[in-house]
Formats: sequence, structure tokens, C-alpha cells
Amino acid sequence: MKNEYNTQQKLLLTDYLKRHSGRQLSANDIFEGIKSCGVGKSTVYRQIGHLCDEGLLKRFRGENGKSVLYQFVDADRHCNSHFHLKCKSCGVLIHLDCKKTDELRRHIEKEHSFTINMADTVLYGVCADCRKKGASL
Amino acid sequence: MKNEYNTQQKLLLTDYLKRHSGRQLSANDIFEGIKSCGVGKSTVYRQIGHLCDEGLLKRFRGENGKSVLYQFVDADRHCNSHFHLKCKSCGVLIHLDCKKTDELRRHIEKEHSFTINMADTVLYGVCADCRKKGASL
DNA sequence: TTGCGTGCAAAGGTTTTGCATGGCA
DNA sequence: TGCCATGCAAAACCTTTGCACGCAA
Repeated sequence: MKNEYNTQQKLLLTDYLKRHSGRQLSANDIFEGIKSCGVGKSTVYRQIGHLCDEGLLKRFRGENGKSVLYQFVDADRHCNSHFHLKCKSCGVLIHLDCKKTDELRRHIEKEHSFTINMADTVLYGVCADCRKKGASL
Repeated sequence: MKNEYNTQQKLLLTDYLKRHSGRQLSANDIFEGIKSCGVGKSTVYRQIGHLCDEGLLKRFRGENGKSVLYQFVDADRHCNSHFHLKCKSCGVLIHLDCKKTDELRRHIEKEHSFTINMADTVLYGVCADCRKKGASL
């Protein structure tokens, strides 16, 4: 439960995640990507759990609303203090550092008595590139 | 696929959802709630799919981040035009009709070139009541 | 040497699917 | 009457767990 050893499997997995940090991956995608190195599926699931707890991996709901997808996040991103935009078409994750969102957070806190957790919240929509290509959702 | 017949099972299921519209339910919760009326589990899953497509049911990620939960939404709520707040502690769903959020949406559209889909987006956090009770997330 | 992390396989849980039957329009 | 929706059970998935072994510190 402590994940304190730096095992080969752990290194292989985080390396794979970093090399694909622009994409959203399923647990099986990750397994397929490193199974040739002899990493078992249960280890993949266990390490995914650890990395999510440590905040190095974000969990998303897939397009169909059912599947679970993961995406690597740099440790020094301070994701508790900004919103995230996620394009439903291409999957790109945008870290939104913007004063306007802080205003909204404070407004909702004061006027609507609700405390937003920014690390857990994802604003879904369509990014500029996909918009140009005609994506709509 | 068209769901054009008003079957007994469909009526039983939507009635059950309406009677529990304040709560988030798993597919199995719904099945347990109406199985005594002779509704099969596959019918529950198929109807859930239809209702989600029609926008009468919203899909959420459960607390542990893995399970899938559903919540009934009135058809006349126009959920495409406001954000939703969801309390991670008690599960209450709040429809947030507020000018400030429209401002933010327009700001992100213009300045960050990202089109937010409000129906798909849920702002997670803690509601006032749970806050008082000491909930933190 | 100690005990955590791993691999395997089995178990557990959830969702989908094929097919014959039943019921809505 | 003609189809669509349903129920059942099996299949397909996805994720977790028990246990013995291997490896990091």
C-alpha cells in the first residue's frame, strides 16, 4: 500500500505514461504497452491506483460515459488551483490558469455556498482545432 | 434501438427514477427497485441507455472514481444552458442558473478558444450542509 | 534479511449479446 | 398482424484478490 520501492515495473510504467502524456489511456492500453517487458496486469492496476492517489495520474470518464481513461500529469502542475478543459473530440487536456475562474470559484463559494474541488472537476467541450475541423458535441 | 413503445417495463423504470430523482443510483439499485415487478436486468440496462441518449438521465462517476451512477433529470430543465454542481459527500445535484457562469463560458470561448458543453460538465465539490457537518474533499 | 511488490490464476462484479417469446400499436 | 422490446442465460469485460515467490533496500 505504501509503494515505497522503485521496482523495474514501476519505472517501466511511469516511463510509458510520460512518453504518452498527451493521450488518454485505458488500463488495458497501458498493459498492452508494457506487457512485452513482463509486467503483469495486476501490477498495472495496482500502480495506476498508487499514481492516482499521488496525483500523478488523472482519471477521466471516456467518451461513451462508461470506460475509465487515465492521463499523466506533471507533479509540479499544482492541479488543485486551476480548472481543466478536456476536448471530447481529440482528448487534449488543457490546464486553465485564469483569474476569471478564480472569480467564479469564489462567487460560487459565497453566493451559492458550494466549495468546488478543482482537481476533481473537468470542463468538457471542444477545443479550437477540433472546432475548425467541424467537431461538435 | 428506437424505444418507441411505451411498455410496462419502461413506465415502471421511469416511475422509479422519478420517485428517487434526488438520489444517485447504480444500475443495480434500479434493478433491485423494480425486479419484483418482473423487469429483467437487461431491460434495465437497455432503458438506461435510451434515457441517457434522450437526456433524461445523467451519468456520474461514483465516489471511488470507478462505479457508474445515474440520476434522473426533468426534461424541462434545459440542462444545456447551466452548470451542475455535485456534492461528493451526499450526492445532491444542483442546477446552477447564474449569470456569472455564462460570463465564464463566454470568456473561455473567446479568450481560450474552447467551447464548453454544459450538459456534460459537472463541477464537483462539497455542498453547504455537508460542509457544516465537517465533510472535506 | 525483511517485507513489500509482483505474477498468475481465480474470483467477483458489471455490462452486453443471442435467441425465442411476448406485447404494443 | 408486424415488429419492437423483453427475459433468460451465456458470454464478454473489467477489476480485485489470494498466495507463493522474487527483488529492493
